[in-house]
Amino acid sequence: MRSYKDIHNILLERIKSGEWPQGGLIPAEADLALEFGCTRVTVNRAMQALADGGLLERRRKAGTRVIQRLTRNAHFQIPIVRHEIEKRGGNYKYLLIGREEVTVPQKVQAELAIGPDESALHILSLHFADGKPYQLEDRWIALGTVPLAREESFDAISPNEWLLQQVPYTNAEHVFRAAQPTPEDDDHLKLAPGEPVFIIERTTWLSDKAVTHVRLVHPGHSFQLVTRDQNAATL
Amino acid sequence: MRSYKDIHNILLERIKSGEWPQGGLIPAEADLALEFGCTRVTVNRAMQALADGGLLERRRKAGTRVIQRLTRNAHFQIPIVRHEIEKRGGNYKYLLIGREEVTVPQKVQAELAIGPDESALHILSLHFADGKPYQLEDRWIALGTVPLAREESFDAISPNEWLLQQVPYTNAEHVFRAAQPTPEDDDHLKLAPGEPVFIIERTTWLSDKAVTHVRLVHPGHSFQLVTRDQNAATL
DNA sequence: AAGTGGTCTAGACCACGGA
DNA sequence: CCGTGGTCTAGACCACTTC
Repeated sequence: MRSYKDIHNILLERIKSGEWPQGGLIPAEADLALEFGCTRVTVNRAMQALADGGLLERRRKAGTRVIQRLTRNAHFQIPIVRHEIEKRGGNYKYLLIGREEVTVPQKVQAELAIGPDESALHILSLHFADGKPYQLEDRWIALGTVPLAREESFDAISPNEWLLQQVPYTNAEHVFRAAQPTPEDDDHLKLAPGEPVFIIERTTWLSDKAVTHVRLVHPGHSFQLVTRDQNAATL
Repeated sequence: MRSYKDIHNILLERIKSGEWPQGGLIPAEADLALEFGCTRVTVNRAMQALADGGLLERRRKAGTRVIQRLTRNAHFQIPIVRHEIEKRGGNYKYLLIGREEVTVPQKVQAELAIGPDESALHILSLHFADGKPYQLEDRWIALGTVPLAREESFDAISPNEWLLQQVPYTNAEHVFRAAQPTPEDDDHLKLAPGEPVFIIERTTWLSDKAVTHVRLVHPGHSFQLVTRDQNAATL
């Protein structure tokens, strides 16, 4: 018997081989159900999976088309710094530089979407790999959303790791860029002359409320992000 | 009546609110079906969607748990350079610098996984936004996989755009990093003194055969990658 | 109006894997 | 063993959208 995974793979093969070209219309569910000798529901499952994977576009009455691909996708999983370093056998160290509850500067107000009179927790910390500075973490936590953060000293655990464990989030925004370091970056990261930094800026939200905004600064020579993407889920 | 999307959202809410904590076991399908007054199949659909979205982990007999989140996810859609520039109203220009069929240097052999005697198409080109260099594209195309590329001059269309239209791929690998420019980068991109570059390296594959390897170099001051990620599909 | 996908139900059997 | 998730079928009705 044909399972919906079998059908998924057969359809995937037809797309990859070009038998069904990009942008082309493919047979209706009912026809494929006949071809494969199963119910329409089973074909539907397979096609929905392909649609979720971004390979098909489906519209009632209009039918199902192979997506015309216009972008390349890159999916990163950014681990907790400690895990990343320990996983490759490195020696991890964490250092808290500063922690204070303050009203937020205008630039951060915009990121967190909080008022000028509200305060937030500002935490500056440094992550080391084998004794060398690996990441500077400059973080703001919205206390209105995460009051629990007031109770945490962040002496022993980094804000990044603490937040990931304690606070769920619904969406996030990332910005990646290359830049010349600020004097402060340089001071903390002990950069070589002329060495650029790789910056990740991230804001996370829980429903409509901002949770945190962070600027993660890495020395350029010792950092890169790598991803391996499947064009379609294997199932 | 409760649809599986309704159920999906209810379950999602219980996860977000912390009613079902990270790592915790949640009720079995049959129990939830009873609670919501629908079939087990409908609950199954909802839970599978959450599992696909990476929010639940399911094992037979062991039951379903809320995922203990250990990474942040960032999903990028990297558009065709021309589209990117035109979309924000910029003036796009493409310039082919060089195109030759050669045996590949050892470094690229490793990336493409092809033999030392096989040849590939090496194409160097430059993309401009409003008259200023925006991206240097240094590309190798495996002619064994894409013989059609021999017929294309790449005078008028960039290899990036041509490949995306012509050649399907099954998986890709990306590396993002910040670096000091090479003299050649500097020469083509007309960089300011000390300005870093943002480099994207990408290799794509069609099943087991490498399609292409490319090094995309951007001036640091005018480039950043931005993403907005939903923690879970909205459905 | 009619074609196409979206989804539900009831019942059934299977597959995995923990106790 | 047996509880839990995985999946199928047959039939049905609905929802959207193009013709």
